[in-house]
Amino acid sequence: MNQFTSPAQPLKRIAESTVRRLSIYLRFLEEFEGRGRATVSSDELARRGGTTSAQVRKDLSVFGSFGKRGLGYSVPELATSLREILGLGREWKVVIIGAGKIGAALAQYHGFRERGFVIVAAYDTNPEKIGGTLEGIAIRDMQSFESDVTRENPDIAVLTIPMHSAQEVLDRVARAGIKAVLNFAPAQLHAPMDMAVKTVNMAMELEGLTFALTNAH
Amino acid sequence: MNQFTSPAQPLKRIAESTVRRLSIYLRFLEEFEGRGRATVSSDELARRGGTTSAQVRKDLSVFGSFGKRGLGYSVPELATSLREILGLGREWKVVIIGAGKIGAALAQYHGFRERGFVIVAAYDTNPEKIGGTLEGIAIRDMQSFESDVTRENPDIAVLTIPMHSAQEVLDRVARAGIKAVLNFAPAQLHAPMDMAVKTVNMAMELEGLTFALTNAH
DNA sequence: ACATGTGAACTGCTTCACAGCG
DNA sequence: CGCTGTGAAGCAGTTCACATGT
Repeated sequence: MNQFTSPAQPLKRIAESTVRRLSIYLRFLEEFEGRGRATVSSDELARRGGTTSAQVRKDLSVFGSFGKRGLGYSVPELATSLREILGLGREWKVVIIGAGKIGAALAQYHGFRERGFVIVAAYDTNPEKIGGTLEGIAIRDMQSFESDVTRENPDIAVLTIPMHSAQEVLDRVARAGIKAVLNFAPAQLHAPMDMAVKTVNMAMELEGLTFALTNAH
Repeated sequence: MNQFTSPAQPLKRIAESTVRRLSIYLRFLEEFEGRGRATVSSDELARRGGTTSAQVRKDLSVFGSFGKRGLGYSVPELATSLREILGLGREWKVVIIGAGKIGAALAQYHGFRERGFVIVAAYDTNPEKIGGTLEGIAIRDMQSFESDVTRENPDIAVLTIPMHSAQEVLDRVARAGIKAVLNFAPAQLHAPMDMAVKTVNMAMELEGLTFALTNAH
């Protein structure tokens, strides 16, 4: 069995924790690739990723058999397989909604383009911002959002807007047919089931820290 | 039993997912507080937070009994209890390490000060940035980090630095005695067990989205 | 009657342990 | 012999269901 025998689409639902670890493994594999390293064992990947070798093997086994017994995994082959599994084999069009400071920080983030994410436009409702640029990306009027989406078919919307308008904008994004959202507004959003929404909530992360500080002994 | 009978410190280890949900409940309670609402049921909190009423009650039960049977929870009392549990009853001193775009976005984020987080300083190694300000906060030389920490005793360090230096800086933060870190570098960090580290990794979140887009049918 | 608090049942992720194969 | 791949066991978090208190 090799990497080409992995099922066309996974049969079971994959745990979010599994996908997160695949991302981590891929990052290490790319580091190893850069150094010309040929093979790697599940144990090495585990130690770098803060998990166990059994976990690494279980994670990969969901998608196929990628290793050689007694040897480990081919670094370039496993990296290629993981990129394919994670959907990184193609370009993804991204729109940023909200041309504030966080939007600007994201727009200039190099890791984006390196991984095939192309920011096609930014949107705002503030007339003073519309027509300007955000780190070289045109800021468009939110009013033209629906017609732009119909024409350009972006894959992912990044929401860097205030909390109070987040649900309303998410509904617009959903109606426009975009199926994936990365949300930076500190709001609990309700989306249709066929949509993928990831929320990055700094307030919540900070409260995780203060809880830990408060309850440590 | 009321909120004052909660154990001085939780006996079992609390699941991270529980703490995250407490944050969510608190956000809704504050919304209700603003509207002068007196009581709320576990079922209402559950629907807003995308969970179940049993989950809400289990989450709270770890810390004590806060509700009245047949009535629900007092909004202000439960909010106060949750703030206390999450460690939001006091001021926390924060330092930002890395005076780039993400650092700037965080420095101007209002949600910080509103919740008792005070940014006392920013640090960088770039001579052109040192001595300047980041959204009104002084940018200091990273060389003075250790002596500053000894003098000012900040509680939390926010890392907005490139991936390659992240582990090295985390080690310095750990040695300086800071026990909580919010990390924005896309790196898997290894920290001492008595430290709380939360990593916000955008690349990983995006890959979660492209995985979902790729494996949807 | 209504909604909480909680042991018991369940579900699903993780760890174990070893057979299988290079 | 070494390391993968994987059923089985273990464990943790969620859901159920109902006794309990107002």
